[in-house]
Amino acid sequence: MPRKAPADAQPPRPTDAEIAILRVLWARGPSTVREVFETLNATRSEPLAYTTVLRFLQIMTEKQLVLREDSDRTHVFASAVPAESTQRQMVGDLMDRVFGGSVQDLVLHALGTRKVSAAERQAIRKLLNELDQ
Amino acid sequence: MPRKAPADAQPPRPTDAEIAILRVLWARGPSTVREVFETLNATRSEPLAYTTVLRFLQIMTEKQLVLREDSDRTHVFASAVPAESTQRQMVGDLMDRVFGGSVQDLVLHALGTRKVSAAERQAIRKLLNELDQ
DNA sequence: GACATGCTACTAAGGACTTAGTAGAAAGGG
DNA sequence: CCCTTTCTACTAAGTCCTTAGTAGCATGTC
Repeated sequence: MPRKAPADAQPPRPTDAEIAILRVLWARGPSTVREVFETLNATRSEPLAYTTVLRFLQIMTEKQLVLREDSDRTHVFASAVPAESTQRQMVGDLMDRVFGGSVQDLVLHALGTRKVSAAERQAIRKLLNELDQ
Repeated sequence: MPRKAPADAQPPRPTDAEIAILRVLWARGPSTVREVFETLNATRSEPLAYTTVLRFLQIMTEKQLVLREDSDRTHVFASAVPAESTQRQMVGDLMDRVFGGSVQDLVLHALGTRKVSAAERQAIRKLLNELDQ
C-alpha cells in the first residue's frame, strides 16, 4: 500500500480532492484544518465534514504533498508542492493522455472551450512572441 | 453501483484507461478487441492482457462510451463519443479544477510546458486572430 | 474541578478502477 | 469428428479515493 511517497521520480498526479485542497493552500498560504474546511465549503454545494478535510490533509501529509507544523496543538498545513510545477505537471499529463503530447491541440481546444477576453488573447500573444526568440 | 450511464446531464470524465482506448478508436475507427489490444500495446512498456482490454471495452459499452456491433462472432467496437467534445470536456474539467476556470492560466502553462514549434505558434495565433472578431 | 468544546488520530464502509484469470461457446484444420 | 485456437462473459483480487464517524486528549470557562 504505497501511500508513503517513496522519493519517486514522478509523483502521481494529485487526486481531485487533493487539488481542491492545494488550491486553497496556494491561495491562503499556511492554514489550519478549520480554515481549509471553511474555505473549501464556501464554494461547494455539498459541504464536506470537518473530519473529512482533516483526513485529506493527513493523507496528503503522508504523501508529502503538504507539510505539517505541529508545534501548537492546532496544526498548520502548508503546500509542499509549488503551484507552478504542479499545474504544469497536470497540464502535461492531460496533454500526453488526451492529445498525444501535442501542445497545439491542447491549446486550440482550450481556446475553443470558453469565452476568451481580448486581454487574455493579448497575454497569450505576448508569450508567443517571447517564445519566438 | 451506477455504471449504467443513466442518461446523465454530464457524464463523468473518462478514466485513464478509457481515454487510452478511445484514442485508439478515434484513430483507427471501429475496431475489434484484438486490434485495440495490439494498437494499445504497441505503445506501452507493460503490455496489457487481451482479456483486460476486452473487459475495458465491455465496461465502456455499459457506460455507453462505445458502441458494439455484435452481429458477427467477433464484435466490433466504435467510439460512441466524438473526439472533439470529449477532449473539450476534459480540457474544461482540468481548467475548472486546476485553474479555477481561467483559460489564460491554462494556456500559459501549456505553452510553458513543452517545446512549441514556430508552426504551432502560428496556428495558435491564427485562432487568436479569428477570435478577435 | 467539572463540563463543554475543539482538536487530532484512527477505523471503516462503499465505490470505482485496473488488471488478469477461468469457463464455455464457436469455428476451423486435418 | 476431434483438437486447437479464438472469442466473449463473468468472477475476482487488489488498490486507491472519498467520505464520515468514533475515541481520546487538550483547553478553557464557570
